[in-house]
Amino acid sequence: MVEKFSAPKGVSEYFPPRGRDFETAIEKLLEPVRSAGYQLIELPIFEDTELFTRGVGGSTDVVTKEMYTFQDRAGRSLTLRPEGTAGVARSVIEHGLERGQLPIKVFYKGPFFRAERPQAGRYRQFFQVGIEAIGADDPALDAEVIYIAHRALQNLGLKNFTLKISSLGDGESRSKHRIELMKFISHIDLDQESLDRVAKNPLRLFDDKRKEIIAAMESAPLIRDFLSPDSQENYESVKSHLRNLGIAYEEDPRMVRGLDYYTGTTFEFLHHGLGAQSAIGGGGRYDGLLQALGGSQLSGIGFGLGIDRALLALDAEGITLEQERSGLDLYLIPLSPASKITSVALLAKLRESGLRVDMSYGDRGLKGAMKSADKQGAKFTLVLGDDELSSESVHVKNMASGEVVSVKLSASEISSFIKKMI
RNA sequence: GUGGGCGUAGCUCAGCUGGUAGAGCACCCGGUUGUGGUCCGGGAUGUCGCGGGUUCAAGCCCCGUCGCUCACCCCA
Repeated sequence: MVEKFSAPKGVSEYFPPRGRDFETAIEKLLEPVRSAGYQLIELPIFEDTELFTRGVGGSTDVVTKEMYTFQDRAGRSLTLRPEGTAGVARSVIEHGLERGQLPIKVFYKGPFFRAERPQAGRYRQFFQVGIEAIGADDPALDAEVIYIAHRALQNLGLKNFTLKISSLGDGESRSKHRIELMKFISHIDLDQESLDRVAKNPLRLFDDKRKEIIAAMESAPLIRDFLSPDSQENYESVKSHLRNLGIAYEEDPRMVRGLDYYTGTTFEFLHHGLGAQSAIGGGGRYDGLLQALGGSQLSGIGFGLGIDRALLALDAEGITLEQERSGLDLYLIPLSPASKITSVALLAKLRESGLRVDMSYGDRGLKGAMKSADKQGAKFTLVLGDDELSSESVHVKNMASGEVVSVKLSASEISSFIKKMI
């Protein structure tokens, strides 16, 4: 025996029958996205490393210790994308989309990579669908993006998720808050590791799960008390749109997002039942990102939803994704070498006629082949042996009723017979 | 990076105070010649994660190692 391979540590994989759920989940999540006019943007999985350090932010864990970075043969530093927004922004700028119709509305789906220690719901390669609406700084658009994420999760069938929102305000609001927050934190006794994190981004302390830190942060100054009049008005407007849309939300002034580019409206969808990782999606507005990447001064907003976690959430709620038209319409069972030749040709023609058809490969016995047809959920089976060849008629069995009917041995006759019955 | 748990058939696991491996599911074949789902009978499958040690004897004990997993951290 040669040594067997195993997948790289911490990646998520979906194989049958789970692969079908994965595929279906993406489709369901995307329905509300498409119906709101968002169009696909398909981007590279690796980008210039600098795009992420500058875009996502050097103070984030994502950039400082979770990137898969490598050099190509010419010595360029490339990184497997840890998130989607930076790449979208890059592409928008590079191809001048920002000079066209605004807002630009795009969606993406695919794998992302972060070199973390894996655990329940956290993988090194994981899948997201996300949208970005760039070029309109309008609270109604913030509400739309949140609404779509909400609809997407609902459309999957999820019920037990909650939405948390907050506003990080504009630059002025944030710098005032930061000063006060730093003052407050300087009175807390912290270990070196926490001090390092605070130096990079004091907000992170709000996210600490240690009891003593939570207690100490109880009376910390909150951003909502530092919002400028403009930011305040904007935030109120977003909330009123959400109420108008019938979206239940909870305000969480202590919410922290892991990426540096967020400004203004931020939000997170949480689901308990996934283990320690409770966020199944999140996003927010980013005012300075485009400019930081060499583009124009356009603001944008978007979200990312974790497909892996959404599937775990479905499990937790005991929901099975309903597959439309699953299983085979027909299963062919050839019983002799001669009938096999006919079967192979017949199989192709039936498939071309739009039916889902498979046949028994490997010269199995009739009984075994029937069993296999049953396992695959075939609605009809067709037995083709030497007798059928000479009489030019085949036996088609309805697997649900057990009824067997003779049909003329011709692809079009069989096809129309099956189509009539299903 | 830090800590806990676990590694026995494809899957889920059992294996008592050490005596050279088992169940259920799944899979394959058959139950009188060519028709599935139930039932019955039969069958294949493991270097018991790997390496070393203790012992007459180790899946069970000891050491090491690798892997998986959960949690911290962080986040989708």
